[in-house]
Amino acid sequence: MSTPTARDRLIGAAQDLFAVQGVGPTSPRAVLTASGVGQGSLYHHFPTKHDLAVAAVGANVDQALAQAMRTLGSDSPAIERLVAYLERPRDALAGCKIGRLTADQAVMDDDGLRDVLDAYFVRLLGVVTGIFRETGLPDDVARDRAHAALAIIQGGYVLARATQDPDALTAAVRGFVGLLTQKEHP
Amino acid sequence: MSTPTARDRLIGAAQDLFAVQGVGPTSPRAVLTASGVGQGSLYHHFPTKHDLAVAAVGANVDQALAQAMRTLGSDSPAIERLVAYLERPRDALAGCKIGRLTADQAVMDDDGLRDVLDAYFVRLLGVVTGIFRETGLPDDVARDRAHAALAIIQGGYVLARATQDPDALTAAVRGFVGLLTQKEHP
DNA sequence: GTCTATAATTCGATAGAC
DNA sequence: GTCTATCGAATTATAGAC
Repeated sequence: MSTPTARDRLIGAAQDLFAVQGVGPTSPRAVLTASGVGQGSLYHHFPTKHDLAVAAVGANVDQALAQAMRTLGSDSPAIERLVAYLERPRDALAGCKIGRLTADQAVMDDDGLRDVLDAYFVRLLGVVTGIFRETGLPDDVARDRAHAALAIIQGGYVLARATQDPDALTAAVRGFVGLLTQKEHP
Repeated sequence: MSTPTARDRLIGAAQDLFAVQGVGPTSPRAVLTASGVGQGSLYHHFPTKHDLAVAAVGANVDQALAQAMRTLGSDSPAIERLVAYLERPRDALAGCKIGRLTADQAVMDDDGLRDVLDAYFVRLLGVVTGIFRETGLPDDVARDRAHAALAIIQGGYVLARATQDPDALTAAVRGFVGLLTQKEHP
C-alpha cells in the first residue's frame, strides 16, 4: 500500500490528468512524467493510449458512481435524497470529470471510451428516475425529470466554467430545486 | 459574394471545424486544407492560431446570439418566448458550438477566447433573467431560474452526446418545462 | 518489469519566391 | 496576398539493453 505498483501509479496519474485536461490533450508522456515511471513501463502495462484511457476513465466513473450513490442511495425520503445529491458541494470551475469528456473528440471517437461514459449516465438516469417514481410520478414524467435533474448539474458546470463563477452551478441547482419543491396542484 | 475572400473562407472553415472538434484538436493545417487556401495566406491573415480562433469563435457566438434572440426577443408572452427557445430544434449529438468549448483546454487557457464564451452566456443569462422578471418573480429567483434554464440546454447536450441519444436533450427540456408550467400555489 | 534511446509523424510557425 | 518549402518541438509508439 505504501509502495503502489507502477500500474497503479500510472492509472492514478492518468485519472488526474484526464479529469483536468481531457484525454485527447494528455500525452502518454505527460502521464509517465507525472507518475514517475519510465517510458517502457507505461507501454508494458498499457500497449496503447486507448488502453490507458479505458482504465483511467473507468476508474473515475467507478469512483463518481460510488460517491453519487452515497446521497442517492441513502435511506432518506425520495426528494430529500435527490436534493442532497443536487446540492452536494462540487468543484464547479473544474467541471465534471465524466461529463467534460463528451466534448473530447478523442473520447467520442473511441467506442470503448464512449461506452464507459454511456454506462455512467445510463446508471445515474436509472437511479434518479426511480427516485421520481417513488414520489408517485408516472414513468415517462419521472424519466423526463431525471434527465432535467442531471442536465442541471452538467449544464451548471458548463455555465460555471464559461463565466468563471462557481455560483453559476449553485444558482442553476437553486432554480431547479425551487421548481421541484413548489407545491403541485394538477 | 460568389467568390469569398481567402480570409472569409478561412473563418468559415474554422467555424465549422472548431464547432465539430473544438479549438485545441483543430490544427491550422486542417483549417487551410478545408478552406482551400495556401499555408502563407493563413498566417498572413491570422499570424497565430489564437487570432484565427478569436475570429472564428466570435463569429459562431454572434450567429448563435442572433438565432437565440429570434425566439427570446419575439413579441410573445414571456413564458412562451422562453419555452419556444428551450424547445427549438437542436442538433443534440453535435453539442453546443459554444458550450462545448468550456471543456477545451486550449480555449480556457486563452484569456481572449474565454472572454468570448463569457460574453455569450452573460448576455443570454441577462435576457432570460429579464423574461422571468416579466412574470413577476423577484430578481434573485429570476436569476436562479435563468441559470437553470440555460443549464438544461447545456446539460441536455452533454447527456445526449454521452448516451448517443438526441432525445436525452428533449427529455431534459420536457422535464424542465413541465415543472415551469405547473401551477404555483405559494 | 523497468529502463533509455529513438523512430515516424504531426504540431504551430517562419522564410522567401512570385 | 498567395504560394511552396521547411524549421524545431512535440506527438504516439517501438527497440532492445538490463
